[in-house]
Formats: sequence, structure tokens, C-alpha cells
Amino acid sequence: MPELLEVEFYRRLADTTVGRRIAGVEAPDAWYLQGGLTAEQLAAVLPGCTVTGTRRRGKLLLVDLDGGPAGTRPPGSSPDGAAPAGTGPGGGAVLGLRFGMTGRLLVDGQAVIERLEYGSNRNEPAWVRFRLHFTGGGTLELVDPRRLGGVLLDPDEARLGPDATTVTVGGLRGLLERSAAPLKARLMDQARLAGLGNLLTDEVLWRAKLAPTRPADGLDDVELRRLHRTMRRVLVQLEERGGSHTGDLQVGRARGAPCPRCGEPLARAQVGGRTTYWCPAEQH
DNA sequence: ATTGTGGCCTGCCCGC
DNA sequence: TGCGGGCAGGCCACAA
Repeated sequence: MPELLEVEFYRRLADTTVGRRIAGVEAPDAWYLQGGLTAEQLAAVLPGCTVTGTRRRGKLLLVDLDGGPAGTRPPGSSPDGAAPAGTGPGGGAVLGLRFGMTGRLLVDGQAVIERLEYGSNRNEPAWVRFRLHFTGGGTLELVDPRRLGGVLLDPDEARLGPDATTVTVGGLRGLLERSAAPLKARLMDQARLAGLGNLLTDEVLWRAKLAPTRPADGLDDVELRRLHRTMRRVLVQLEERGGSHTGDLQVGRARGAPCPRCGEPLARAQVGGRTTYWCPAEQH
């Protein structure tokens, strides 16, 4: 599923469209447009805009735009009134793409991730939820069978916490302290720490030998630093391996599977509302 | 404010 | 062979 790592791969793919000019937009699924956004708004704003850059914050892919038709974006015209219109680095519009669990990105019909864990390997035309056409040919498409992703215009980036790849030890300490919530739930709270999904969180906690059910504010300094160090290492290593599903715990994500490290039967339960696997013998 | 729960979406896989 | 139910999890609305 697209977690931080997959979205980073998508970002690099989307980055190949920098410099291209948008000729047209297709948004056939109104349900997919978020924050009150409409296909008409997209059609009024996007054509004529040029892609100036791409960014990522957690699982949110941001496409920065510049130019476009004058007069179509009066101040305060953003759909939900929360984000000011034109919030990009260059003052232009920002396109936000979310991939949910099964969303894939294609540029010019090519995918950077062919096989998506829990996704589908098929490519049905009906699954295209959003498509940009560029001047001179070429497209950027968001394909999502399950419709759990979405498209936003000028998303409120402040709603997301610091990215998990760059958060400091102090930042991690700050977001865990004074919280009685399960450690896993807090790590997956995108408003506090952006980027970790179910697979990555289980992998990090398993490697750090911390139980996901631990109260978030119950870690001592040694454990906190171990968690931070482990998180950074997991993100680097699994990016090199190719994604969130390449963790060492992955083979254990089945009922009754043994711990890949010690052989003890793994525990399986809902933690933070998500199916969670952990080793009761090693994680404390 | 914090924390937990349920529901949404729908392809896929298993058992009957 | 077809069918039905359960499952996957990111996100949001809602409740206490």
C-alpha cells in the first residue's frame, strides 16, 4: 500500500513532468474530489498552468503549479475556505494527490510501481480517477480501484505533522509525550507524524523491540532514541529494497506465523484500529 | 482537548 | 462452477 516510501517513488515519477504545461484535466469521479472541490473548478484553474516542482509530506504528494488563466482564482476562493488560494512556493496553485491504499500514479502510461501490495495488477480504464493532459502530449494519471485516495486543490499542509524521514529525536519525543494512546496509534497519527502506515509502523516497532500497545508517553530515553534510530534505518533500508512491504516482519503478517527472528508465535490484534502483528517474546 | 469506534470504498481470496 | 462473506487500511465523522 502507498505509505511514505511509495509516495516518494510517485513523487520522483511526477517530477518528470516539471516544465510541462497542462492542456486539460479529467476528473470523472466527483467522490474523489475532496474539500468541496469540483471538476469545474479544476477545469477553470489547471489548464494553462505549468508544473514547477513536486514535494511530498508524509503520504501527500504535492504538485506545484504556476501561471494559468488570470482572474480565475480570486483571493479566498478555495473550496473550504481553510487554505488560501495559491499556496505554492511560487504563489501558484498546488495540486494535492492522496493515494489511499490502492492508488497508483502513472505518467505517460508508465508506472513506477508495477505491483502494489494489496493493490491490483490490472489496469482498468474505469479506475482512472484523475488525469492531466499536457500540452504536446503525455498524461499524469491517478488509478485507484478502491477510491480511497483523493485529489485536493491547495491542501492545508499544516494539518500534517513533520515527515517521518526528517523528524528529530526531540520532535519524536514531543509528539509522544503526554499521550496515553498506544504507541502505534500515535506514530500513525498523520497530524503528529506524517508518513508511517500500518506496515512500516509494525516493522519499526518490531525492530526496535517495542510493544505497539505501550502507552506513547511511557518510553524512557534509551527506548526513545532506539525508536528514532530504528525508524530512520527502516525508512532508508526499505526504500532501497523497494517499498513498505519489503520489511523483515512482512513474512510474519499471516495468522499463526512465527517471529522471523526468534520463532515465537506472533501476536495479532487490533491496535489503533489496525491489524497489528508483533512478537510478545521480544517486544516490550 | 484526547482517545476510541465505525463506516466508507471495492477487488480479491477463501470456503462451501 | 458460482456465490457469499470476510479482509485489507487510509481517512474522516462522530461520540464520550
